[in-house]
Amino acid sequence: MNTFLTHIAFDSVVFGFSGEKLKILIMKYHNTGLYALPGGFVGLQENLNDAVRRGLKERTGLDNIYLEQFYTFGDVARYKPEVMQTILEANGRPLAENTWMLERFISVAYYALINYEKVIPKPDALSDLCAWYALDELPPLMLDHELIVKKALQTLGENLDKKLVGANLLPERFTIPALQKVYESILGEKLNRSAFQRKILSLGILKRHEKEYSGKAHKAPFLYSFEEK
Amino acid sequence: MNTFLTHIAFDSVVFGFSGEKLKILIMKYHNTGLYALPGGFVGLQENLNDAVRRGLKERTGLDNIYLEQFYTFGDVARYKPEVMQTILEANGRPLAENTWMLERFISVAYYALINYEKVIPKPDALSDLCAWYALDELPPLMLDHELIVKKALQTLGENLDKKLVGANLLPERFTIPALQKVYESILGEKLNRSAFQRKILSLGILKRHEKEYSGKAHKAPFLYSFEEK
DNA sequence: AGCTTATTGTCGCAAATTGCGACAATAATA
DNA sequence: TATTATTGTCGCAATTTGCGACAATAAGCT
Repeated sequence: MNTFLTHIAFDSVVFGFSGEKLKILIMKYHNTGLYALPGGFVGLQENLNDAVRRGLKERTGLDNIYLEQFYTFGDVARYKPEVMQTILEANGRPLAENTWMLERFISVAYYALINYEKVIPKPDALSDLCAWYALDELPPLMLDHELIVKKALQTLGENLDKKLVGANLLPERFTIPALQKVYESILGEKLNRSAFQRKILSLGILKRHEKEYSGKAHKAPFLYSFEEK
Repeated sequence: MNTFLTHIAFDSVVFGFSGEKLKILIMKYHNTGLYALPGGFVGLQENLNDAVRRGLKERTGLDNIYLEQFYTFGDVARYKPEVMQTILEANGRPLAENTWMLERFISVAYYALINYEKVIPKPDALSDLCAWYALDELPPLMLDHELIVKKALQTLGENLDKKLVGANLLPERFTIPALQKVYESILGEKLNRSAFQRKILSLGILKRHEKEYSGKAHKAPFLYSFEEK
Protein backbone atom coordinates (compact mmCIF):
# COMPACT_ATOMS: atom_id res chain seq x y z
CA MET A 1 0.00 0.00 0.00
CA ASN A 2 1.28 3.37 -1.01
CA THR A 3 1.86 5.96 1.71
CA PHE A 4 1.93 9.01 -0.56
CA LEU A 5 -0.70 10.89 -2.52
CA THR A 6 -0.65 9.70 -6.12
CA HIS A 7 -0.18 12.10 -9.06
CA ILE A 8 1.31 14.82 -6.86
CA ALA A 9 4.96 15.69 -6.41
CA PHE A 10 6.91 18.72 -5.33
CA ASP A 11 10.21 20.16 -6.51
CA SER A 12 12.42 22.67 -4.71
CA VAL A 13 14.80 25.19 -6.17
CA VAL A 14 17.17 25.78 -3.25
CA PHE A 15 19.18 28.97 -3.73
CA GLY A 16 22.48 29.66 -2.03
CA PHE A 17 25.12 32.30 -2.62
CA SER A 18 28.84 31.69 -2.63
CA GLY A 19 31.88 32.95 -4.47
CA GLU A 20 29.84 35.89 -5.78
CA LYS A 21 27.56 33.46 -7.60
CA LEU A 22 24.02 32.20 -7.22
CA LYS A 23 23.88 28.44 -6.87
CA ILE A 24 21.19 25.81 -6.49
CA LEU A 25 21.11 22.29 -5.12
CA ILE A 26 21.06 19.52 -7.73
CA MET A 27 20.70 15.76 -7.23
CA LYS A 28 22.21 13.03 -9.36
CA TYR A 29 20.48 9.66 -9.49
CA HIS A 30 22.46 6.43 -9.12
CA ASN A 31 23.81 4.85 -12.30
CA THR A 32 21.76 6.96 -14.66
CA GLY A 33 23.59 10.24 -15.28
CA LEU A 34 20.27 11.98 -14.59
CA TYR A 35 20.37 15.34 -12.81
CA ALA A 36 17.28 16.71 -11.10
CA LEU A 37 15.93 19.18 -8.59
CA PRO A 38 15.41 17.89 -5.06
CA GLY A 39 11.80 16.87 -4.69
CA GLY A 40 9.49 14.32 -3.20
CA PHE A 41 5.97 13.23 -2.47
CA VAL A 42 3.26 14.23 -0.04
CA GLY A 43 2.29 11.87 2.77
CA LEU A 44 -1.36 10.83 2.95
CA GLN A 45 -1.80 12.80 6.19
CA GLU A 46 0.77 15.50 5.56
CA ASN A 47 0.30 19.17 4.63
CA LEU A 48 1.85 20.02 1.26
CA ASN A 49 4.00 22.76 2.77
CA ASP A 50 5.15 20.40 5.53
CA ALA A 51 6.15 17.81 2.96
CA VAL A 52 8.38 20.36 1.25
CA ARG A 53 9.96 21.39 4.56
CA ARG A 54 10.54 17.75 5.40
CA GLY A 55 12.28 17.27 2.06
CA LEU A 56 14.44 20.34 2.61
CA LYS A 57 15.37 19.19 6.09
CA GLU A 58 16.52 15.86 4.68
CA ARG A 59 18.63 17.49 1.98
CA THR A 60 20.09 20.37 4.01
CA GLY A 61 19.65 19.56 7.68
CA LEU A 62 17.97 22.93 8.19
CA ASP A 63 14.66 23.88 9.76
CA ASN A 64 13.00 27.27 9.42
CA ILE A 65 13.97 27.85 5.84
CA TYR A 66 12.63 30.82 3.89
CA LEU A 67 10.26 29.13 1.45
CA GLU A 68 7.84 30.29 -1.26
CA GLN A 69 5.55 28.31 -3.48
CA PHE A 70 5.69 29.80 -6.98
CA TYR A 71 4.00 27.58 -9.55
CA THR A 72 2.37 24.23 -10.19
CA PHE A 73 3.43 22.46 -13.36
CA GLY A 74 0.71 20.30 -14.84
CA ASP A 75 1.32 19.71 -18.52
CA VAL A 76 0.88 16.23 -19.90
CA ALA A 77 4.14 16.64 -21.79
CA ARG A 78 6.11 16.46 -18.54
CA TYR A 79 4.90 12.88 -18.07
CA LYS A 80 7.73 10.57 -19.12
CA PRO A 81 7.29 7.24 -17.34
CA GLU A 82 10.45 5.81 -18.92
CA VAL A 83 12.54 8.31 -16.95
CA MET A 84 11.16 7.23 -13.62
CA GLN A 85 11.42 3.61 -14.72
CA THR A 86 15.10 4.09 -15.52
CA ILE A 87 15.72 5.53 -12.06
CA LEU A 88 13.88 2.72 -10.28
CA GLU A 89 15.62 0.00 -12.26
CA ALA A 90 19.04 1.55 -11.72
CA ASN A 91 18.35 1.31 -8.00
CA GLY A 92 17.07 -2.24 -8.09
CA ARG A 93 13.59 -1.19 -7.02
CA PRO A 94 10.89 -3.61 -8.19
CA LEU A 95 8.54 -1.88 -10.61
CA ALA A 96 5.60 -3.98 -9.50
CA GLU A 97 5.55 -2.35 -6.07
CA ASN A 98 6.03 1.16 -7.43
CA THR A 99 3.59 1.45 -10.30
CA TRP A 100 2.18 4.65 -8.78
CA MET A 101 5.54 6.30 -9.45
CA LEU A 102 5.20 5.55 -13.15
CA GLU A 103 1.92 7.42 -13.43
CA ARG A 104 1.49 11.02 -14.43
CA PHE A 105 2.50 13.67 -11.87
CA ILE A 106 1.64 17.26 -11.32
CA SER A 107 4.45 19.06 -9.55
CA VAL A 108 4.13 21.95 -7.11
CA ALA A 109 7.32 24.00 -7.22
CA TYR A 110 8.88 26.01 -4.38
CA TYR A 111 11.98 28.09 -4.04
CA ALA A 112 14.02 28.29 -0.86
CA LEU A 113 16.65 30.82 0.21
CA ILE A 114 19.32 29.59 2.55
CA ASN A 115 22.67 30.50 4.00
CA TYR A 116 25.13 28.51 1.91
CA GLU A 117 27.58 28.09 4.76
CA LYS A 118 25.10 26.32 7.01
CA VAL A 119 24.39 23.47 4.64
CA ILE A 120 26.04 20.14 4.00
CA PRO A 121 23.95 18.71 1.16
CA LYS A 122 22.93 15.07 1.58
CA PRO A 123 21.87 12.72 -1.24
CA ASP A 124 18.82 10.52 -0.71
CA ALA A 125 18.43 6.77 -1.15
CA LEU A 126 18.10 7.00 -4.93
CA SER A 127 20.92 9.46 -5.57
CA ASP A 128 24.66 9.49 -5.16
CA LEU A 129 25.07 13.25 -5.22
CA CYS A 130 23.41 16.34 -3.86
CA ALA A 131 25.56 19.37 -4.57
CA TRP A 132 25.69 23.05 -5.39
CA TYR A 133 25.83 24.17 -9.00
CA ALA A 134 26.20 27.75 -10.15
CA LEU A 135 23.21 28.82 -12.22
CA ASP A 136 25.39 29.44 -15.25
CA GLU A 137 27.04 26.02 -14.96
CA LEU A 138 24.10 23.70 -14.50
CA PRO A 139 24.24 20.20 -15.96
CA PRO A 140 21.36 19.23 -18.27
CA LEU A 141 18.36 18.58 -16.01
CA MET A 142 15.75 15.90 -16.54
CA LEU A 143 12.13 16.48 -17.56
CA ASP A 144 11.10 20.13 -17.33
CA HIS A 145 13.39 20.97 -14.43
CA GLU A 146 15.28 23.62 -16.38
CA LEU A 147 12.00 25.41 -16.98
CA ILE A 148 11.22 25.19 -13.26
CA VAL A 149 14.57 26.77 -12.41
CA LYS A 150 13.99 29.55 -14.91
CA LYS A 151 10.59 30.36 -13.49
CA ALA A 152 11.93 30.23 -9.94
CA LEU A 153 14.59 32.78 -10.77
CA GLN A 154 12.09 35.02 -12.49
CA THR A 155 9.69 34.91 -9.55
CA LEU A 156 12.48 35.51 -7.07
CA GLY A 157 13.49 38.60 -9.02
CA GLU A 158 9.94 39.93 -8.97
CA ASN A 159 9.69 39.39 -5.22
CA LEU A 160 13.12 40.75 -4.33
CA ASP A 161 11.89 44.07 -3.04
CA LYS A 162 9.11 42.74 -0.86
CA LYS A 163 10.84 43.25 2.45
CA LEU A 164 14.46 42.12 2.23
CA VAL A 165 14.19 38.54 1.08
CA GLY A 166 17.57 38.60 -0.65
CA ALA A 167 19.30 38.83 2.71
CA ASN A 168 18.16 35.28 3.50
CA LEU A 169 20.94 34.14 1.19
CA LEU A 170 23.62 35.66 3.42
CA PRO A 171 24.91 34.91 6.92
CA GLU A 172 23.08 36.54 9.81
CA ARG A 173 25.47 39.48 9.70
CA PHE A 174 26.31 40.85 6.29
CA THR A 175 27.56 43.99 4.56
CA ILE A 176 25.56 46.18 2.19
CA PRO A 177 28.00 45.59 -0.68
CA ALA A 178 27.59 41.83 -0.21
CA LEU A 179 23.82 42.22 -0.34
CA GLN A 180 24.18 44.26 -3.51
CA LYS A 181 26.09 41.40 -5.15
CA VAL A 182 23.22 39.06 -4.26
CA TYR A 183 20.73 41.40 -5.89
CA GLU A 184 22.90 41.77 -8.95
CA SER A 185 23.22 38.02 -9.49
CA ILE A 186 19.49 37.49 -9.12
CA LEU A 187 18.51 40.35 -11.39
CA GLY A 188 21.35 39.77 -13.81
CA GLU A 189 22.31 43.44 -13.95
CA LYS A 190 24.58 45.95 -12.25
CA LEU A 191 22.98 48.31 -9.76
CA ASN A 192 24.11 51.77 -8.81
CA ARG A 193 26.08 51.54 -5.59
CA SER A 194 25.02 54.68 -3.75
CA ALA A 195 21.39 54.37 -4.78
CA PHE A 196 21.31 50.78 -3.58
CA GLN A 197 22.79 51.63 -0.21
CA ARG A 198 20.37 54.50 0.29
CA LYS A 199 17.34 52.40 -0.69
CA ILE A 200 18.18 49.45 1.52
CA LEU A 201 18.90 51.58 4.55
CA SER A 202 15.74 53.64 4.00
CA LEU A 203 13.68 50.50 4.66
CA GLY A 204 14.67 50.93 8.28
CA ILE A 205 14.80 47.22 9.10
CA LEU A 206 18.55 46.79 9.38
CA LYS A 207 20.57 47.14 12.55
CA ARG A 208 24.16 48.30 12.26
CA HIS A 209 26.93 46.42 14.07
CA GLU A 210 30.73 46.62 14.17
CA LYS A 211 32.86 46.88 11.07
CA GLU A 212 34.16 43.89 9.18
CA TYR A 213 37.92 43.96 8.67
CA SER A 214 38.66 41.88 5.63
CA GLY A 215 42.43 42.31 5.71
CA LYS A 216 42.23 44.10 2.39
CA ALA A 217 43.75 47.52 1.83
CA HIS A 218 40.65 49.68 2.00
CA LYS A 219 37.92 51.01 4.24
CA ALA A 220 36.06 48.32 6.18
CA PRO A 221 32.28 48.06 5.67
CA PHE A 222 29.78 47.88 8.50
CA LEU A 223 27.98 44.65 9.27
CA TYR A 224 24.18 44.63 9.47
CA SER A 225 21.50 42.22 10.65
CA PHE A 226 17.72 42.21 10.56
CA GLU A 227 16.21 44.39 13.24
CA GLU A 228 14.24 42.31 15.74
CA LYS A 229 10.88 43.67 16.77
CA MET B 1 -12.69 3.33 -14.16
CA ASN B 2 -12.02 6.93 -13.25
CA THR B 3 -11.18 9.34 -16.06
CA PHE B 4 -9.62 12.04 -13.88
CA LEU B 5 -6.38 12.33 -11.96
CA THR B 6 -7.02 11.45 -8.33
CA HIS B 7 -6.13 13.83 -5.49
CA ILE B 8 -5.99 16.86 -7.76
CA ALA B 9 -8.67 19.49 -8.27
CA PHE B 10 -8.75 23.07 -9.48
CA ASP B 11 -10.79 26.05 -8.36
CA SER B 12 -11.39 29.29 -10.25
CA VAL B 13 -12.08 32.74 -8.89
CA VAL B 14 -13.83 34.38 -11.83
CA PHE B 15 -13.87 38.15 -11.47
CA GLY B 16 -16.35 40.42 -13.21
CA PHE B 17 -17.21 44.07 -12.72
CA SER B 18 -20.71 45.51 -12.74
CA GLY B 19 -22.60 48.23 -10.94
CA GLU B 20 -19.30 49.69 -9.72
CA LYS B 21 -18.61 46.49 -7.81
CA LEU B 22 -16.27 43.57 -8.12
CA LYS B 23 -18.12 40.26 -8.34
CA ILE B 24 -17.20 36.60 -8.63
CA LEU B 25 -18.99 33.52 -9.88
CA ILE B 26 -20.36 31.21 -7.19
CA MET B 27 -22.02 27.81 -7.55
CA LYS B 28 -24.71 26.34 -5.35
CA TYR B 29 -25.02 22.57 -5.09
CA HIS B 30 -28.39 20.85 -5.37
CA ASN B 31 -30.32 20.32 -2.15
CA THR B 32 -27.44 21.11 0.14
CA GLY B 33 -27.27 24.86 0.67
CA LEU B 34 -23.55 24.60 -0.08
CA TYR B 35 -21.91 27.45 -1.97
CA ALA B 36 -18.58 26.96 -3.70
CA LEU B 37 -16.17 28.27 -6.27
CA PRO B 38 -16.43 26.79 -9.74
CA GLY B 39 -13.89 24.03 -10.08
CA GLY B 40 -13.26 20.61 -11.49
CA PHE B 41 -10.84 17.82 -12.13
CA VAL B 42 -8.03 17.16 -14.57
CA GLY B 43 -8.47 14.56 -17.29
CA LEU B 44 -5.91 11.75 -17.43
CA GLN B 45 -4.53 13.11 -20.70
CA GLU B 46 -5.30 16.78 -20.20
CA ASN B 47 -2.98 19.67 -19.37
CA LEU B 48 -3.81 21.30 -16.04
CA ASN B 49 -4.24 24.72 -17.67
CA ASP B 50 -6.47 23.24 -20.34
CA ALA B 51 -8.67 21.63 -17.70
CA VAL B 52 -9.22 25.01 -16.10
CA ARG B 53 -10.05 26.61 -19.45
CA ARG B 54 -12.47 23.77 -20.17
CA GLY B 55 -14.18 24.39 -16.84
CA LEU B 56 -14.42 28.11 -17.50
CA LYS B 57 -15.84 27.52 -20.94
CA GLU B 58 -18.55 25.32 -19.45
CA ARG B 59 -19.47 27.91 -16.82
CA THR B 60 -19.24 31.06 -18.93
CA GLY B 61 -19.34 30.02 -22.58
CA LEU B 62 -16.14 32.00 -23.18
CA ASP B 63 -12.85 31.03 -24.76
CA ASN B 64 -9.66 33.05 -24.54
CA ILE B 65 -10.13 34.16 -20.98
CA TYR B 66 -7.43 36.06 -19.11
CA LEU B 67 -6.25 33.47 -16.59
CA GLU B 68 -3.54 33.28 -13.92
CA GLN B 69 -2.59 30.47 -11.61
CA PHE B 70 -1.90 31.92 -8.17
CA TYR B 71 -1.58 29.23 -5.51
CA THR B 72 -1.95 25.53 -4.75
CA PHE B 73 -3.75 24.70 -1.54
CA GLY B 74 -2.55 21.49 0.04
CA ASP B 75 -3.34 21.43 3.74
CA VAL B 76 -4.77 18.26 5.24
CA ALA B 77 -7.33 20.38 7.08
CA ARG B 78 -9.13 21.15 3.82
CA TYR B 79 -9.97 17.45 3.45
CA LYS B 80 -13.57 16.99 4.57
CA PRO B 81 -14.95 13.87 2.91
CA GLU B 82 -18.37 14.36 4.51
CA VAL B 83 -18.87 17.52 2.44
CA MET B 84 -18.30 15.77 -0.86
CA GLN B 85 -20.39 12.85 0.37
CA THR B 86 -23.27 15.21 1.12
CA ILE B 87 -23.08 16.65 -2.37
CA LEU B 88 -23.00 13.26 -4.05
CA GLU B 89 -25.88 11.90 -2.00
CA ALA B 90 -28.00 14.99 -2.60
CA ASN B 91 -27.59 14.29 -6.31
CA GLY B 92 -28.34 10.60 -6.10
CA ARG B 93 -24.82 9.65 -7.19
CA PRO B 94 -23.78 6.22 -5.93
CA LEU B 95 -20.84 6.53 -3.56
CA ALA B 96 -19.44 3.17 -4.58
CA GLU B 97 -18.59 4.44 -8.06
CA ASN B 98 -17.16 7.71 -6.81
CA THR B 99 -14.89 6.78 -3.95
CA TRP B 100 -12.04 8.73 -5.56
CA MET B 101 -14.04 11.89 -4.95
CA LEU B 102 -14.09 11.20 -1.23
CA GLU B 103 -10.30 11.09 -0.99
CA ARG B 104 -8.06 13.94 -0.08
CA PHE B 105 -7.56 16.66 -2.73
CA ILE B 106 -4.96 19.26 -3.39
CA SER B 107 -6.42 22.20 -5.25
CA VAL B 108 -4.67 24.42 -7.77
CA ALA B 109 -6.32 27.84 -7.75
CA TYR B 110 -6.63 30.27 -10.66
CA TYR B 111 -8.20 33.65 -11.09
CA ALA B 112 -9.86 34.80 -14.29
CA LEU B 113 -10.79 38.28 -15.47
CA ILE B 114 -13.76 38.56 -17.77
CA ASN B 115 -16.16 41.04 -19.27
CA TYR B 116 -19.26 40.70 -17.13
CA GLU B 117 -21.61 41.52 -19.99
CA LYS B 118 -20.44 38.65 -22.15
CA VAL B 119 -21.30 35.93 -19.68
CA ILE B 120 -24.44 33.96 -18.96
CA PRO B 121 -23.37 31.75 -16.05
CA LYS B 122 -24.40 28.09 -16.36
CA PRO B 123 -24.69 25.63 -13.45
CA ASP B 124 -23.26 22.14 -13.87
CA ALA B 125 -24.86 18.75 -13.31
CA LEU B 126 -24.42 18.92 -9.54
CA SER B 127 -25.54 22.51 -9.01
CA ASP B 128 -28.72 24.47 -9.45
CA LEU B 129 -27.10 27.88 -9.51
CA CYS B 130 -24.09 29.61 -10.95
CA ALA B 131 -24.32 33.33 -10.36
CA TRP B 132 -22.51 36.58 -9.66
CA TYR B 133 -22.00 37.71 -6.08
CA ALA B 134 -20.42 40.99 -5.05
CA LEU B 135 -17.28 40.41 -3.01
CA ASP B 136 -18.79 42.17 -0.02
CA GLU B 137 -21.99 40.13 -0.19
CA LEU B 138 -20.68 36.59 -0.56
CA PRO B 139 -22.62 33.74 1.01
CA PRO B 140 -20.63 31.48 3.37
CA LEU B 141 -18.46 29.28 1.16
CA MET B 142 -17.65 25.65 1.78
CA LEU B 143 -14.25 24.28 2.80
CA ASP B 144 -11.46 26.84 2.46
CA HIS B 145 -12.99 28.67 -0.49
CA GLU B 146 -13.19 31.97 1.37
CA LEU B 147 -9.45 31.79 1.93
CA ILE B 148 -8.95 31.09 -1.76
CA VAL B 149 -10.98 34.16 -2.69
CA LYS B 150 -9.00 36.30 -0.29
CA LYS B 151 -5.69 35.16 -1.72
CA ALA B 152 -6.95 35.64 -5.28
CA LEU B 153 -7.88 39.23 -4.54
CA GLN B 154 -4.55 39.89 -2.89
CA THR B 155 -2.59 38.44 -5.82
CA LEU B 156 -4.70 40.32 -8.33
CA GLY B 157 -3.90 43.55 -6.50
CA GLU B 158 -0.20 42.83 -6.57
CA ASN B 159 -0.31 42.11 -10.31
CA LEU B 160 -2.54 45.03 -11.26
CA ASP B 161 0.23 47.17 -12.68
CA LYS B 162 1.85 44.50 -14.79
CA LYS B 163 0.62 45.79 -18.11
CA LEU B 164 -3.05 46.71 -17.86
CA VAL B 165 -4.68 43.54 -16.59
CA GLY B 166 -7.52 45.40 -14.88
CA ALA B 167 -8.91 46.40 -18.25
CA ASN B 168 -9.82 42.75 -18.90
CA LEU B 169 -12.75 43.31 -16.57
CA LEU B 170 -14.27 45.93 -18.87
CA PRO B 171 -15.81 45.85 -22.35
CA GLU B 172 -13.45 46.20 -25.29
CA ARG B 173 -13.93 49.96 -25.30
CA PHE B 174 -13.88 51.68 -21.96
CA THR B 175 -13.27 55.06 -20.36
CA ILE B 176 -10.38 55.95 -18.06
CA PRO B 177 -12.72 56.84 -15.16
CA ALA B 178 -14.35 53.39 -15.50
CA LEU B 179 -10.94 51.77 -15.37
CA GLN B 180 -10.14 53.79 -12.27
CA LYS B 181 -13.23 52.42 -10.54
CA VAL B 182 -12.03 48.88 -11.32
CA TYR B 183 -8.66 49.63 -9.78
CA GLU B 184 -10.27 51.19 -6.73
CA SER B 185 -12.48 48.18 -6.06
CA ILE B 186 -9.61 45.77 -6.39
CA LEU B 187 -7.24 47.77 -4.22
CA GLY B 188 -9.92 48.85 -1.80
CA GLU B 189 -8.81 52.48 -1.81
CA LYS B 190 -9.44 55.75 -3.63
CA LEU B 191 -6.87 56.82 -6.18
CA ASN B 192 -6.04 60.33 -7.28
CA ARG B 193 -7.88 61.04 -10.50
CA SER B 194 -5.37 63.10 -12.45
CA ALA B 195 -2.42 60.99 -11.39
CA PHE B 196 -4.27 57.84 -12.44
CA GLN B 197 -5.12 59.21 -15.86
CA ARG B 198 -1.57 60.37 -16.44
CA LYS B 199 -0.08 57.05 -15.38
CA ILE B 200 -2.38 54.88 -17.47
CA LEU B 201 -1.92 56.98 -20.59
CA SER B 202 1.84 57.11 -20.10
CA LEU B 203 1.96 53.33 -20.63
CA GLY B 204 1.29 54.09 -24.27
CA ILE B 205 -0.78 50.97 -24.93
CA LEU B 206 -4.20 52.55 -25.24
CA LYS B 207 -5.79 53.82 -28.41
CA ARG B 208 -8.25 56.69 -28.19
CA HIS B 209 -11.63 56.48 -29.94
CA GLU B 210 -14.75 58.64 -30.08
CA LYS B 211 -16.38 60.08 -26.98
CA GLU B 212 -19.01 58.28 -24.97
CA TYR B 213 -22.16 60.34 -24.47
CA SER B 214 -23.83 59.06 -21.35
CA GLY B 215 -26.82 61.39 -21.47
CA LYS B 216 -25.64 62.91 -18.20
CA ALA B 217 -25.14 66.64 -17.76
CA HIS B 218 -21.38 66.84 -17.99
CA LYS B 219 -18.41 66.50 -20.30
CA ALA B 220 -18.26 63.15 -22.13
CA PRO B 221 -15.17 60.96 -21.60
CA PHE B 222 -13.19 59.40 -24.44
CA LEU B 223 -13.37 55.68 -25.06
CA TYR B 224 -10.14 53.66 -25.26
CA SER B 225 -9.14 50.18 -26.32
CA PHE B 226 -5.90 48.21 -26.21
CA GLU B 227 -3.52 49.17 -28.98
CA GLU B 228 -2.96 46.31 -31.41
CA LYS B 229 0.58 45.76 -32.56
C1' DA C 1 -30.51 81.60 -25.27
C1' DG C 2 -28.21 82.00 -20.89
C1' DC C 3 -27.14 79.89 -16.35
C1' DT C 4 -26.13 75.85 -13.57
C1' DT C 5 -24.21 71.29 -12.45
C1' DA C 6 -21.36 67.34 -12.72
C1' DT C 7 -17.48 65.37 -14.77
C1' DT C 8 -13.42 65.15 -17.76
C1' DG C 9 -8.82 66.37 -19.80
C1' DT C 10 -4.72 68.97 -18.71
C1' DC C 11 -1.50 71.71 -16.52
C1' DG C 12 1.48 73.33 -12.83
C1' DC C 13 3.94 72.79 -8.83
C1' DA C 14 5.63 70.65 -4.67
C1' DA C 15 7.18 66.37 -2.66
C1' DA C 16 9.27 62.02 -3.04
C1' DT C 17 12.20 58.73 -5.50
C1' DT C 18 15.99 57.41 -8.43
C1' DG C 19 20.36 57.65 -11.25
C1' DC C 20 24.88 59.06 -11.06
C1' DG C 21 29.05 61.29 -10.07
C1' DA C 22 32.06 63.54 -6.43
C1' DC C 23 34.51 63.46 -2.28
C1' DA C 24 36.19 62.41 2.06
C1' DA C 25 37.24 58.52 5.17
C1' DT C 26 39.37 54.64 5.92
C1' DA C 27 42.48 49.85 6.14
C1' DA C 28 46.26 47.79 4.60
C1' DT C 29 50.60 47.96 1.71
C1' DA C 30 54.73 49.79 -0.31
C1' DT D 1 54.21 59.00 4.36
C1' DA D 2 52.28 58.08 -0.07
C1' DT D 3 49.39 54.76 -2.57
C1' DT D 4 45.42 51.83 -3.60
C1' DA D 5 40.91 49.96 -3.30
C1' DT D 6 36.56 50.36 -1.30
C1' DT D 7 32.99 52.39 1.62
C1' DG D 8 29.71 55.91 3.51
C1' DT D 9 27.56 60.22 2.25
C1' DC D 10 26.27 64.17 -0.06
C1' DG D 11 24.59 66.96 -3.87
C1' DC D 12 22.15 67.63 -7.94
C1' DA D 13 19.57 66.54 -12.01
C1' DA D 14 16.01 63.69 -13.89
C1' DT D 15 11.85 61.18 -13.13
C1' DT D 16 7.74 59.93 -10.83
C1' DT D 17 3.87 60.88 -7.82
C1' DG D 18 0.30 63.47 -5.07
C1' DC D 19 -2.83 67.00 -5.36
C1' DG D 20 -5.21 71.07 -6.46
C1' DA D 21 -6.65 74.43 -10.17
C1' DC D 22 -8.86 75.53 -14.33
C1' DA D 23 -10.90 75.37 -18.62
C1' DA D 24 -13.93 72.49 -21.53
C1' DT D 25 -17.75 70.33 -22.10
C1' DA D 26 -22.96 67.77 -22.16
C1' DA D 27 -27.21 68.18 -20.59
C1' DG D 28 -30.83 70.16 -17.52
C1' DC D 29 -33.32 74.22 -16.01
C1' DT D 30 -35.31 78.87 -16.39
